[in-house]
Formats: sequence, structure tokens, C-alpha cells
Amino acid sequence: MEKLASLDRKSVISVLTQGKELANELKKQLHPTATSNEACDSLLENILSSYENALRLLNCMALLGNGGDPSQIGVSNFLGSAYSIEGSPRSEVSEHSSKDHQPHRVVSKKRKTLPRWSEQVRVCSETGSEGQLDDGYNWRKYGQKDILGANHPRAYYRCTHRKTQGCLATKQVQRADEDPSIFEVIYSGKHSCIQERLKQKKENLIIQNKEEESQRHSQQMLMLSTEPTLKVETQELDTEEGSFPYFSFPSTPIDSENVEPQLFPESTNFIGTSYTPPFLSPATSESYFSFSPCPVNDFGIVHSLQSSESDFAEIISNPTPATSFPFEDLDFLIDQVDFGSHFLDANDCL
DNA sequence: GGAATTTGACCCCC
DNA sequence: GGGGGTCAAATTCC
Repeated sequence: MEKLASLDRKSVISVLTQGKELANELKKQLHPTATSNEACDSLLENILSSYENALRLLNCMALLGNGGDPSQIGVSNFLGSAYSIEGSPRSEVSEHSSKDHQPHRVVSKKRKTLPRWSEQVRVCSETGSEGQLDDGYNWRKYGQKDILGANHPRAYYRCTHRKTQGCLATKQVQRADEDPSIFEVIYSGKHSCIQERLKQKKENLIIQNKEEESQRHSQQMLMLSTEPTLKVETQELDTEEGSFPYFSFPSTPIDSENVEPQLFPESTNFIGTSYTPPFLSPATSESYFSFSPCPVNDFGIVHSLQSSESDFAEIISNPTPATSFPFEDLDFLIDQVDFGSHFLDANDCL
């Protein structure tokens, strides 16, 4: 069993390493045109950071010497939510994993054969409601059920475009017993619909990334500059703004606050150095993970990639909803940010 | 009036 | 038989 786990780990590391190398290669290829495509460069940096984080996690697991049973603390659980770690009976996915514990039986005859994965979404307690869980898709509620042993009912949603586009994506939303401000969302199936809204969000994010990148770049230039250079900059600012006595950083503190969550993907050292609150949002004590969906944006979603390893593999190979958007990796990118945040949880359990 | 939600009933699987 | 997922009629909302 240990050999199997070790093999499993090695293969994951191997795949991630290969991905990282490919991304590196892509970066090299793109580099000559980087000045005309900063957004792509930024994306690549983030992808690379994600790979590094994943590899650190896996290496960390190896160092922990947890016995190697992937069902105990394997990749899926390590990435998984507190629920899966605690083995809550409510967790559909963990339920499956326990029921399907028997080694590789014939494909389950359960209705649900679509790929499933879960997320945890925290909302502001004062305004929190399921309706505010905005993951970029449009959902229609088609059912609600009281679940045995759970304090809160489970709501069933399907994609609004089920009829018009035959999209089979569904999700289940349920409040966590332990913390009602946390929703556990279980997604089933991939979107085959085209949802303009999501695309719009991604485009906005890319534009935002690009702006932030250039802001950071100019900040770094300022900080690395020598005094005379600073003076020149100051003069330029003086001529443009006319109201700065000496020099001023181009971005305001407010801007830097907004930028902060986006900086995480680039903080490649955050896993290796510290798992402490610096990575929690300083803006609010309410924040459970890096960023909360309530004040910032709709992407304050913590992906808890759990369920079976085959599902995990499927998610890796299809990390995004099925859109035709060219920057599909962005979802993966966001996942990895959360992935890093999740490590906080995992660390808490150690 | 159409879309979305609610809710009881039904179906599937263990 | 029971629990969970889905259906579809009834109801509500815009």
C-alpha cells in the first residue's frame, strides 16, 4: 500500500514537474514578445507559481511520512476541505469515497456518474445567503431536501441553460453545520453552455491583472531606483500632476489593497515560508481564506478538490468549466491560489 | 405572462 | 425500507 502511495505521489509530482517545465518553455517562447503581451506573461508566472506550490505541497507530504495511504492523507484529502478530513457524513463525496472503498469494483450504478468536485464558499455572515454564491454561472434551483443529520437543508441547482443548450451541470449547496457562513458546494458535470457573464469576468480579471502587473512593475522600478532616478521620476510627476512636492508612488494605498489578493499567486514563497495569517486578508477578520466573496468579487471561492482520485485526475485535465474562452487556465490559476490557502487548513490539522 | 422558486411525490440505489 | 436526487405542479416574483 505504501508503495502504491509512493508511486501515486511520484506520478503526481512527475506530472506537475512536466507541466511546470512546459510552462517554462512556453514562457521562453513568449518572452521576445512579452512587452506586447504582459498579461500572458503574468499568467505564465502565476501558472508557474501554482506548479511550484503544488510541488511543495507534495514534497511536504512526503516529508511528513504519513504512512503513505492516499486514502488517509493523499492528494485529494490534502487538498480537500475540512469536511473530508473530518469525514463528515454529510459530505456526499467523502461518502462515496468511503462506500467505494472496496478496490476498483465495477462502475457504480448510482445515478451520478458525472465528474464531481466540491468547494467551500464563505460569505459574510450578515448578508450570507445561498443566492449570493456567484461562481459566474447562472443556476436554477430545482429542489431542496432536508438531509439526515444535517442542520441545514441541501439545495439543488441546475444550469439555467439546461433546456436551451442542454447543459447538464448541476450543483448542490448546503450550509456547514459548524459554521453557517460557509457553504459547501458540490458540483456535478461540466458546463457545456456558453455563459457570457463568466467570459466577461475572466476578461475583466485579465485586464485587472495586466493593470496590476504594470503598477507593480512601476512600483518595483521606483523602489529599486537610485535617488537621482527617483528625482527624475519626481520631476516627471511634478510636471504631470503639478501637486506633488517631491515624489509620490503612483498607486494609492487603496489600490494596493485591491491588488493584494491578486498578489498571492506570485507569492510563491508563501507555502515555503509561513502558513500564518499574513495570507489571510488583513482587511477583515471575517475572512477565512485569502479573499472573501462578499466585498471583493465573486471569485472568493475555495475549491476543495476532493472525491475520488479519478475525479481529481479529471479535474486536473479539465480544470475549467467548458467554455470556449481562450484563457481557460485562469480558472486553474484561481484554483491554485485557493489551493495555497487551503494549505493553511491542512496545516492546522497537522 | 414568463421566469424562478417551492415543495410534495416519485424514482433510484444501497 | 430509507435516504438522497430529481421531477413537476403550484406558487411567487418581476
